[in-house]
Amino acid sequence: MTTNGRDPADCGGGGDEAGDNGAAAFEASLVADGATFDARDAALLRAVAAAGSVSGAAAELGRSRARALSRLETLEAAFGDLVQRRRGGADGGGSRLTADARALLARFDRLTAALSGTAGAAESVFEGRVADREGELAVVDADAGSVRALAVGDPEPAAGDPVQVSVGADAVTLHDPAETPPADATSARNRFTGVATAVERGDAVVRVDVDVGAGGPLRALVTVDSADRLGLAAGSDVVASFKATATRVTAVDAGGRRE
Amino acid sequence: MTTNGRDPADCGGGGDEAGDNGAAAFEASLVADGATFDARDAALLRAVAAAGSVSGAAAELGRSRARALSRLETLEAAFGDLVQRRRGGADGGGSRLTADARALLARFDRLTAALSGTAGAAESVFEGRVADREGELAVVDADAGSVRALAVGDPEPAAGDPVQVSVGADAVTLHDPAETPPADATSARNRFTGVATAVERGDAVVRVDVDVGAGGPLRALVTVDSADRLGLAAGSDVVASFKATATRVTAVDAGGRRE
DNA sequence: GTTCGTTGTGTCCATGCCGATACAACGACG
DNA sequence: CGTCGTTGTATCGGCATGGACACAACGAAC
Repeated sequence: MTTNGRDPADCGGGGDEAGDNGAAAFEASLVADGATFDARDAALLRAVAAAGSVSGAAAELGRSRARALSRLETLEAAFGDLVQRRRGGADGGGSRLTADARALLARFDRLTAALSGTAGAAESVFEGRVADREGELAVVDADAGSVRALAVGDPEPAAGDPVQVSVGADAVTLHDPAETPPADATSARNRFTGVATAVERGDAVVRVDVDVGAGGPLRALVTVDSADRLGLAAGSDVVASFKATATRVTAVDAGGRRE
Repeated sequence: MTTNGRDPADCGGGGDEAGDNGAAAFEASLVADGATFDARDAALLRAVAAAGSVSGAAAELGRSRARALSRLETLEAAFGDLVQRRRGGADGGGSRLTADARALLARFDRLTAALSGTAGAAESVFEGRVADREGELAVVDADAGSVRALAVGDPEPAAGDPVQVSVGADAVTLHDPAETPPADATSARNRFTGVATAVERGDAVVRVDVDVGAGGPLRALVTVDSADRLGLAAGSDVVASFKATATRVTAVDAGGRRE
């Protein structure tokens, strides 16, 4: 699935870098026992459900019935029975989805929706160096201050390494500065005081850029209702917070070997 | 990239449904002008940076040098100059990455890390019906109460439709019940009072299941530090919250046509 | 028993992608 | 000028994937 860097509910554009380096996209899949269930398979299952037969589904999709049946067999070897098939014509034959198939489709839809949200979310990028490592957690010294972030994956940055910390706008929570809870009372450990510089209202969501003293703005996505309750406008003082678990650290050394 | 439903920093397993329906996976890519930059392209650029030449990079990767050069030309037509090449041998020839290439790689790495986090995060699924729509926002009546969630994508559920609301554990914030901020003071609008039923400590993160009165637990991922500050243990009363913008709504009618 | 339209199985063919190979040109170095 | 190892360009062959087609078997409905 391709997004244009703009989830319908999100603000424009992917990365922060100068120049146009394309829209974020992904292909979602579920993998089991060497078989990969992808969007094409999901379309086949949906068509089977709608048409009531593999034959009708293949025709609807412009696909080979023989290949469709073969593909179903491969998927069923890995994921269990997906399509209950009965031979016979007129009203005697046909196919219907099993409960497992519906569950698989629902899970695939949720995965796709979640990945679409992630790919389409405006990201904020903190650049800095790793000051400390605690297991998967890294403390990164950035221009805006210290950022606690998850450093998982390969290669794992070590202390001193230059890194980028990325957080999606949908993971950033905004607070009224006068009523921000004490640090002990919540698990959202990264918090920055700043000024809202851009407040862009959509149908149901508001895109906010918060100047937190770093090179680029920290971007947040909040509902219209939340923005109203916070009295958000350009120039408003706000406190922006996000959980360390909602961030990701990546090394910036392009030459590093990734296996 | 395939995950086993278990981000190194996250708790076990993907969906909530019974039965094993595989690990969430994805292929990340960046798309511009009809060209798609994917993991294989990223590997090529990294190898070029490491080897200092397209020739050496192709050999290192077991790939055709002719194809590699052709692929670079295709990518450069869409993304701009990526590799500065100079003919000549011994010390006269070779290739190096441009600044645009490094920026592209960094963005691809952040996208991959973010998608990996999403794919690997333990999800909580609320099942219910759409009570109200406000643009991209849906209010869903679920067992645990009313949930405000983003309903983007196709098809968009309408009022009355049965849906699932999915939220990743990395987006769920836990609060001390005694010090939870008033609803007006924060943009995290979904909040549920519950009891921590499972607290599983990892190196740097803690996986918490919170019983909020729905069928399944609401899962949260917090840092060890945050868990300590909250005094988290099985049996603790907590307040769990997440932003509407961090959720996604999907229709559950498997037969629905998706175009 | 016949009809209808399905499933099940097997085979053939086309297409796209990628690795391999070859030749020419280049340019720093000795 | 020769060497070395790179880039640039062109072509060939193999492999995997997927559509097409054919035939047999099936089973509800009439």
